[in-house]
Amino acid sequence: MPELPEVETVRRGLAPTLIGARFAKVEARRGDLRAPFPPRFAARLTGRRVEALTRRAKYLLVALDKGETLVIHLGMSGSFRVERGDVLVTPPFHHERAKLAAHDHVVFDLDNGARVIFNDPRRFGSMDLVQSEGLETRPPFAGLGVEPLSEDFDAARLAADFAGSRAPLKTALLDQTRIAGLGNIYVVEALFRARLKPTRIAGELADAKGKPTAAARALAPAIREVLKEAVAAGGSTLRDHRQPDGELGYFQHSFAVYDREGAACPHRGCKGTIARMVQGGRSTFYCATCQK
DNA sequence: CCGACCGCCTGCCTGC
DNA sequence: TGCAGGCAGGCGGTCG
Repeated sequence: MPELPEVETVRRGLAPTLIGARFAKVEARRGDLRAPFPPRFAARLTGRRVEALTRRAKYLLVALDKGETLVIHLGMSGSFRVERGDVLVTPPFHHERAKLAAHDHVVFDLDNGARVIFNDPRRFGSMDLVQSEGLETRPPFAGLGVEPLSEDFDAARLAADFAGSRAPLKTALLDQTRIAGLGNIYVVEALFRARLKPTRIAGELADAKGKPTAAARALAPAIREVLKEAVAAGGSTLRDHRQPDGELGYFQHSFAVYDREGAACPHRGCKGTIARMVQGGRSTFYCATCQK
């Protein structure tokens, strides 16, 4: 499920199948997801070869020959699975295959014999086919914030980006124009690790001169660590399932506070209990005792 | 400009 | 057992 680590996991899982392959046949089983597919979507993809598969924020970028890029967003419930010949490669948690297939919206048949299927029950995902050139200067990429796992991201950058903001930290961290790729879960987890209250004012990460405060110096590495560990966990799950019954787009990961209302705070020595509150309509989990 | 809120969809879990 | 209601990892548009 798709925040940065999950999208990265999907990217790594699909790369060996997709890169270098050609779309022999593409079938869009409906005209839209969250937004309509572009005109002649399937026809324009047919015959194209995949040159690269990258990620920006929560978007997958499938670079094709002839200068176009397939831009994919998984939304809330989008996932991919791969089938090869007679062997079904199906996530183990999907027991009812017929039910699952009801939401198979786009099917890519590759010239290497693999079939890549995009499934998205809620249809909050999106697919677009755009010119590769200048991609980053156009929506939705123009204005996206820093990649938190890149070298450009550190406490100084975080402080500079948040300076002057009156928004709560939780809200600011979800803003993709500031930091790209965080979603509700990893924001909540990173704030817990940094022992920062989600309601703290984002601007407090910078001092009067715009330099990082202690809070910024705690939060920046916490964000990176949470994401790195999640990517590593996704990767290991994929390794376990490299063979025919592999899975893509899902991995098991345990969270310290997300969805753990009422549990004991896992911070050593803290006697607190995990609480839940709503910020901007979304659940925030935190320890009121040790997050300040 | 900024931040809060709403809608988009379906599935699943809870409580009555 | 059925059903209503609440909730879910996303984003973009509108409104104040």
